[in-house]
Amino acid sequence: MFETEQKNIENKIYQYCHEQGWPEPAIQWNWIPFSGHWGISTSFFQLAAQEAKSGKRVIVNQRAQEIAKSLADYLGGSEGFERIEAVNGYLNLYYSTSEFAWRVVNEVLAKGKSFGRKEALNQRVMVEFSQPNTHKAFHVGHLRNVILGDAVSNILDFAGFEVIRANYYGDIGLHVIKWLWNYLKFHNGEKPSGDMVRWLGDIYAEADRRFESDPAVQEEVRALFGRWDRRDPDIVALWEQSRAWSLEAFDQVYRTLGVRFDRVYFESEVEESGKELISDLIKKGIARDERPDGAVIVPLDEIFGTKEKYRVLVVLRSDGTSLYATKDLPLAIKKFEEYKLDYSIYVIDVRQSLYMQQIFKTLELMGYSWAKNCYHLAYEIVNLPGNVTMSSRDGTVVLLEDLIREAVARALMVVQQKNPELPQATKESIARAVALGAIKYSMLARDNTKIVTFDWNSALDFNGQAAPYIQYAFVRANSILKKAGESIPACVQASYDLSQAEIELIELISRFPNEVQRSAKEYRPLYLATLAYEIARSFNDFYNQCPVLQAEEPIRSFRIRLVAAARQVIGNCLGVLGIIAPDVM
RNA sequence: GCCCCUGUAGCUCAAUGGAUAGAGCACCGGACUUCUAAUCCGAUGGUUGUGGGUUCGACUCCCGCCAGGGGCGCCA
Repeated sequence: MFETEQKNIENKIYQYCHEQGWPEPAIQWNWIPFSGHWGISTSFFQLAAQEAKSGKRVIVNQRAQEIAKSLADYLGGSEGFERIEAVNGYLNLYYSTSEFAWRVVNEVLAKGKSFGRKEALNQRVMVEFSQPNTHKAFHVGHLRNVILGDAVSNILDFAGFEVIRANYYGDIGLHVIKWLWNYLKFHNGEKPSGDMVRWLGDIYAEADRRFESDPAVQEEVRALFGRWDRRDPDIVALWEQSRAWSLEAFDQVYRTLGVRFDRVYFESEVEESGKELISDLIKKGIARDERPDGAVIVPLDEIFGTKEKYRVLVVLRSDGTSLYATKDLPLAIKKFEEYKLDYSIYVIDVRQSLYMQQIFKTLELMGYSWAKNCYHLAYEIVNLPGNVTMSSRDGTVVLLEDLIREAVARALMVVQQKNPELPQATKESIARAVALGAIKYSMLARDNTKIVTFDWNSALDFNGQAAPYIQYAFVRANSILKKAGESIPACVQASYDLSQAEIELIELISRFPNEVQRSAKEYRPLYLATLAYEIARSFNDFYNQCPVLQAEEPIRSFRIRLVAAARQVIGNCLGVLGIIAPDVM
């Protein structure tokens, strides 16, 4: 927002250094880390260190301060800055308080929903996430992927990319056949009712139990797999039907989570082309056919001359049936062909890191220059206390449905208590927003590389640094604005001395656009989750200390505008995180 | 054996190579006739696993070690 002034100052510094015969300093602007002050700062330790190294006898810290001091004197009175000082080797440039406040608030209100959004970059990126297996339940272990993928998609979109959200269903394979077998044998003719996710998941879990414990079952399932392979019309019909149920169930899940996809891929649609691709790889000498003694492999370490780095990628089983890799290779190509992508991102848990590198390396071998633009966005998994990984086989799962129901019920109790006069439907929608927000926030406010431990207590805890706190700040701002009649006063300069609370709030608001960029660059929603909380906290502080509606003009008008700006930014920030901000709670 | 991740307050986590390492939870003490108390204020709490190195400056980068987790040819 102060780019012009900043650029001017930079040029002056370069010029001054040149005049003094100093080497050109590498200016790196940081915000001044003292709360309640606005401005930019840079240090001169590097420049001083350079002098020291060139033989001059200088004490670096002292010299840095000298340089900063002489620059402060030289720059004094520069336009747009209220005060320029040298402290401990840093050059601090303070923006004019009223000017800064005015610009920030104006910009937020002028841009509204687009505040923080960058202009289109004309770069297209696909984000593949969720990737569920059909015929299985959706549990909390699957949740982080969806929440992260959705948030990253939103963030990239906000950062100026054209984003294509892709899902990739595992709709074929042994797990499906096991389900079909169990259905035919024990549930034939049943139709899903009520909680379809659970119904499907239960049949699968049951199938898996029978399969694991009984060799005879394994035999029958294998036989059924044979019929499937021969495209037995009855089996194919049942597959189609149950697959449709499953897709409907997942649609329900995604609707509940407020997540949408632009393109949905299926394993079944790339399996055949995958097998063809593999024979092509064999012909080209990229893959080695070790059948019948072995499988079809791409000996990556051998090809790249690396040692125990890329290992060996198995691309086809010895019996000719497909593996993940058989399908991921053609899918990657299909994505780039269909959409002319600039980047392709895979949101997949960290345990698949090696596998992802193998796929990208193999694509590189195949001559696809875009292989380097494929990126594995790895995240750690969600475990149960005691570092127990959720597994439907071991029955150690928390179903999403159960978590949401419990969280909503708890949130509803609180609304009931806080706002008994609200219509029931409103209470329920607030409870859903709060419950889902809390669930999402707890996963986004943690670095991707950190394991999330799920336990009911903290999952249902709405206190402290959590979504409801942020939503509540939004609601409070909203409430003031409603009382003010929703008419935001026209531009007013803050012609009074701003309080610390106002200053801090405005400063945090102004950080949003930068934090969007940083989040996008590193695929880290964490930064925005943190910022949203900090803005909310700062707003609550402001709310406590600064009367708005009772204040005298022109303070009143300025504060109303500030409240509107705060509401806007909190809303935008929650929005990219995929969290709904309710109007009341 | 090779590779990756993690280690910061009692607990869960933050911290652009930069100024005094910060939040939440828990615990203790305060604030509702007030724009919604799902809020705010105050107090307590640290040898950033460990030993070196790079740097003017290291929680952050590099190397070793310790501890925990994960991955490594026909699972997904």
